[in-house]
Amino acid sequence: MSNNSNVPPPSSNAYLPQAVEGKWTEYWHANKVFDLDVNPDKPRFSIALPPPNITGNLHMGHALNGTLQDVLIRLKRMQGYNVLWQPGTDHAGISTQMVVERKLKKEGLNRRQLGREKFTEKVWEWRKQYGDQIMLQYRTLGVSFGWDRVAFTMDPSYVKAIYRAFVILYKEGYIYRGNRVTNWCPRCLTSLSDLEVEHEETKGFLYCINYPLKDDPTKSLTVATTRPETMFGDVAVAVHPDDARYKQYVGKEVMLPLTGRTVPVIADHYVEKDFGTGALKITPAHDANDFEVGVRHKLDKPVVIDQAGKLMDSELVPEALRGVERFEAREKTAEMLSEVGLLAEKREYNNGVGHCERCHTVIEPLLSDQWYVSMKDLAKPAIEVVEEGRVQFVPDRYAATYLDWMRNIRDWCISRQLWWGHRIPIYTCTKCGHMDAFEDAPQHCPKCNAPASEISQDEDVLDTWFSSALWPFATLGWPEKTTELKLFYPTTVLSTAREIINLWVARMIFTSMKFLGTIPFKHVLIHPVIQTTDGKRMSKSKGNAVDPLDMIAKYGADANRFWFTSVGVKGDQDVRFREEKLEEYKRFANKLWNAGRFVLTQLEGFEPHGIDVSKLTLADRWILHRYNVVLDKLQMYFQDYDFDNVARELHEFTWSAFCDWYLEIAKIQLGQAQAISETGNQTKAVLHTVFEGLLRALHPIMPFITEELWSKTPKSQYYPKDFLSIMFAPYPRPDENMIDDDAEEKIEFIIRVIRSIRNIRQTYNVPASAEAEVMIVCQDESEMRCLSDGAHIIGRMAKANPLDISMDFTPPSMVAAACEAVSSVQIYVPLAKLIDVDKSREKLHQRRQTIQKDIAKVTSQLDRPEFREKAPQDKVNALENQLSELNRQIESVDSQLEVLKASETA
RNA sequence: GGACAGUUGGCGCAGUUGGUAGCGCACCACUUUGACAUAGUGGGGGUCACUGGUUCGAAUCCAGUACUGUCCA
Repeated sequence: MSNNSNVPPPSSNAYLPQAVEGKWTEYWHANKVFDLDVNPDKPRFSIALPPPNITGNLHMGHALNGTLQDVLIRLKRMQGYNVLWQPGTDHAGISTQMVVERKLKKEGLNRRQLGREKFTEKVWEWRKQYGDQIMLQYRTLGVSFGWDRVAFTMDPSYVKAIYRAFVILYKEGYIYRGNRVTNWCPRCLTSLSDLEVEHEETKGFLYCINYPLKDDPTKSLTVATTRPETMFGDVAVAVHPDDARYKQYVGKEVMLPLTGRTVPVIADHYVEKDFGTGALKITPAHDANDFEVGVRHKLDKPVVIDQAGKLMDSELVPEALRGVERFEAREKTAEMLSEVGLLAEKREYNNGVGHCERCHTVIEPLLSDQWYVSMKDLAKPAIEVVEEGRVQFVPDRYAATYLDWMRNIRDWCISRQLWWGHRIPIYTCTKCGHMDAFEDAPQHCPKCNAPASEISQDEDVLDTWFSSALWPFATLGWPEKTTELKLFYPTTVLSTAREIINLWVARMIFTSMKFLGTIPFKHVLIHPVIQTTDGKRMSKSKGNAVDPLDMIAKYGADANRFWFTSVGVKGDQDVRFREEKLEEYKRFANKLWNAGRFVLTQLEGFEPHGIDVSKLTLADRWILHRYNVVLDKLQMYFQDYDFDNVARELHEFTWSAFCDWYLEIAKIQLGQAQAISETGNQTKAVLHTVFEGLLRALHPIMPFITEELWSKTPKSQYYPKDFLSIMFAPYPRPDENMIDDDAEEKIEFIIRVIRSIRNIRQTYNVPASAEAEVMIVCQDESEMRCLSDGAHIIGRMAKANPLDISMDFTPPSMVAAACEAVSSVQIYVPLAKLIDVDKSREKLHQRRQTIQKDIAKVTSQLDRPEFREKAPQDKVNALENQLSELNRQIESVDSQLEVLKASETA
């Protein structure tokens, strides 16, 4: 917007965010202000947005995280950095496939009927229609992404990066085929990595089952299990080697109830003696720990539950149970055991059960062939960079979470039995059996030269996290050596939620170390989780999730952003959502808006010019001081990613210092303008400096309202006429020449005096509109000078008129007067008949009591000899000063009580 | 089971190196004064979860207990 001071100030006296925010969103996008403008000479700052899922809608976590990143990006942009904020979305294998399958089901179709090719076409259609929805929703939040760079994990260039990464890992032997127990979701019909499984305390039973000894069926071993239906896949009963109860049975055989198959009794340290009966059934195909035991003892691993979670049509399974769903089979098995008298006990038992993160189905640990990434060597450099502090977590305690997981890392199962995603680039020649990984589908077998028609590709797709792991560099064009990669990599900050430290952050670090030989980001911000008002986790399925879009519509994006900033990164790990907070920040926006209306009215026709320091009033000096102190603090807080303090500082300065005090004082100074035009002009210059600067300081947090107000604020000659937006204006920097402790001390003293007078007025019900006579008696000359300098402020802001400030103590003897003491200053407000003697006495006694309480506290400390001996001198002095101040106050109170007495008897 | 957090007025929180406890909301009272009633002014309200220790002095440091939450297994 051009600098046009003819534009009238905003006229509405209530701030209505909707219109303003809509207007600027449109303006920003129409003017493409967010597009990347690369200038290699400037310092660089870059962030990769954690890609939201294409099936997702903007939720509180996205909005919080987006805001924090946008605050940083806007700040750095204003500070003159070359900034890149890389946005984009993630194809989300399981979720997206689920969404489309659900849609097909409504049409009476399923994916198998369609076939792989047709199905993926359908998913692409869906993605085109809905996949960018979340990006559009982000716009309402006002985030300043590089909107021309929105990436997707299935873009051709991205796919290239994935296949390059896969082939490198494969050729170097990191990727291998494994047959072992993985987490299987019988609903999604795919394997899952450990991190995609949520453990939940679940009610169930512990079944104790007798397994008769083969040699002597009258005796039996009792095993304890939560899953009797898996017993048909048992291959052993294990006991602890040191367990005296069972030592004699090791090496013998027991018979499986219901089928009569015999299995050995083995000894293994894995067994916990104290758990259940101390004897454990071993089912290698359906339990990851049992699988390990099975490997150690070279046991068979029969599968008895199929991929759909039904007992298999197998001779190992009793006929009555074949094809029965696993939970039903559990009950039936228990019944059947009971019938044959082999169910020793069934008691209630709660244990942690794994659920599918996506569909919440109970996970079936299942033996299957999957692709794995060998993690040990890859983890090593990723551990080092965090240990050495090259990658830092904020708050830093999360480094421990990361390191703990990384040091105990297990191999990563990367194959998923899905159709939507990056199909695993492993090709096998059906002619000669040659198998290898290729970035592009081979046209013929490199070994036997068989044509492409003889070459088949692996059916499975890669874990979505495999592609997300490459996000910070694949979006910048890797494996090509692009300018962006050169300029903006490693990125500066990654901001995310703690729940994906292992799932995502860890993987980005090791892939970056592996493929680029460098870290992907310097800092990892872990922001809090937004919970419901009563501290529960928000979830769509529970229906307790708050939609940030509703909140934005209701309170404005700026208010939402201010709240998000205020809950920041530090502080509690979780934040409860409270609508009152949004209400509060909406009011803050309104406050700023109205302050703006006032300031802009005053600045009509004002030509910005420098401030003549020699002509500043005390109040001018004070607000400039405060303003620069705040700017200084902001620098420090931003440096530490201390968002909550940034918000608090700006809020307090704006509301208390600027609006409550300076604007009121400025009215006085402007009122004098007729008489002393210089003061008026200087006041306008100060108003302009502070207000215009404050808008820029607030802009990263509240981009809309600041843009609106700034567009109407007169601007200095340094802004060209076609200057597009406040977002390109420099972020204000503290000017240490403006630091003025003297002004701070004096104004604060004046404020205390004003508050005292107001207190008296209200206590005695002096009508707000009435002037009241005030006498201030000073004992200290400098204090008197200070108050005299501020007399016009005191007079106006405390409606003190006439106001007498002197060092002559002439107690208003026959006149009833209210009294207050500030420092060595005594304040009298003669009120004549307004005084309610009883009320005054009561109040004075009350006040006397509190002062005396304080005196007792301070005295008790001062009276301890150890305190004087051991405490530092300045602390002793401070306390002694406090005591004399308190004594002065109590004298004042006492003298006032005397006056009361006198007036009563008079 | 392991690890990490938190516990401060009715509610939500701040309190950086230990030195007489602060803020917002809510509450009470007064005020529609020419930026703002989405406001202003004044006021009431807390033995800082508990126990013990270090110290002249602890919301703050240490140990333990209780409760709440998160992550990992």
